[in-house]
Amino acid sequence: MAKKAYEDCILFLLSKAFQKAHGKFKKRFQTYGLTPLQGLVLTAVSEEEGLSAGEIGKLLVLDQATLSGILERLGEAGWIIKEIAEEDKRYLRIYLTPKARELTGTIIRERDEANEEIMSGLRLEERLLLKRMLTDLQR
Amino acid sequence: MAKKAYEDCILFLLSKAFQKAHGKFKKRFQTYGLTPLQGLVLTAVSEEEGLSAGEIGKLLVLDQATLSGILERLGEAGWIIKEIAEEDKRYLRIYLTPKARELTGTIIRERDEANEEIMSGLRLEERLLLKRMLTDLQR
DNA sequence: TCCATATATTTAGTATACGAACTATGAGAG
DNA sequence: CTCTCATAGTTCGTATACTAAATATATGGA
Repeated sequence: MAKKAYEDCILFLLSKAFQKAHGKFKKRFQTYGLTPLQGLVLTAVSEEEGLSAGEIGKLLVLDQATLSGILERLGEAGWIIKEIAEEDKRYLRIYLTPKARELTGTIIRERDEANEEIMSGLRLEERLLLKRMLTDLQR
Repeated sequence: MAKKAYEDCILFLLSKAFQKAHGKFKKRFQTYGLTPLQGLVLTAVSEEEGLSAGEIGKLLVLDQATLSGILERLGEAGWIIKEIAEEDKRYLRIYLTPKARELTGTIIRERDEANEEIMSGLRLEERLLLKRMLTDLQR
């Protein structure tokens, strides 16, 4: 059978690879009641607490509308605390709750295992090349 | 500055590369009132008319609930016609409207140009390698 | 014919993405 | 000091995506 043109479309390939990876992360993270994106935000906050919503959005390339909803759900579920910054009340400061501090190590381990699972079919140098090319596409 | 751990996460990289590519397609396709996914479905239908919704979903790896909404909007906007198959009334048959037949050539050209734009930073052999690796991730 | 099963499609609920409008706050010009 | 503008964050509307449940149609067997 002839190869369909859309199978050669980079958007199609990226979309399907993303969906597949997203599914694997979802399965692992739902144990903790987190979506993959919520987990990503949580690990970013754990690397540096006290960031504002805008700073987190810049790091993770998330727009404010999306991030606002994510932070709301993370707050409701008891993972983070949103404080209004004293020096400028327009800013938030995001901190982990004690529960979150206990679990971030486990969650980071799940993330690393998911990455390993997703790229298990690629050799080490291929993995590095893939990451480099995906980063290049973002420019 | 130290590299953040999430920047090494394949899900993060895929998500951001996909978003970037999606944005470029979106900009081009909105001239015609199409979203990127609607455009993809339209080009798939143009390669073979008379497919059922289920067959299209299988080709494009879209689940039925998602595809149902896309076909509804494509129908409302006058791109496709949904017919109930005579030989088995459970099936639909999807055809292009005359308007769509006129424009698919232009839309396919836009798609190819968008692909070129997105991968312009990569050499030819890198592009092939990237596509191959993205396909491998889907297994 | 009637029931169970299989296939296809639709609907409902949750999460994400993104643009646009809106609110609250801070900063600067006059 | 006040008015205006910029910034941070929220809310809203539209469009994906996925899961599960509901609906519709056809087929096979008793």
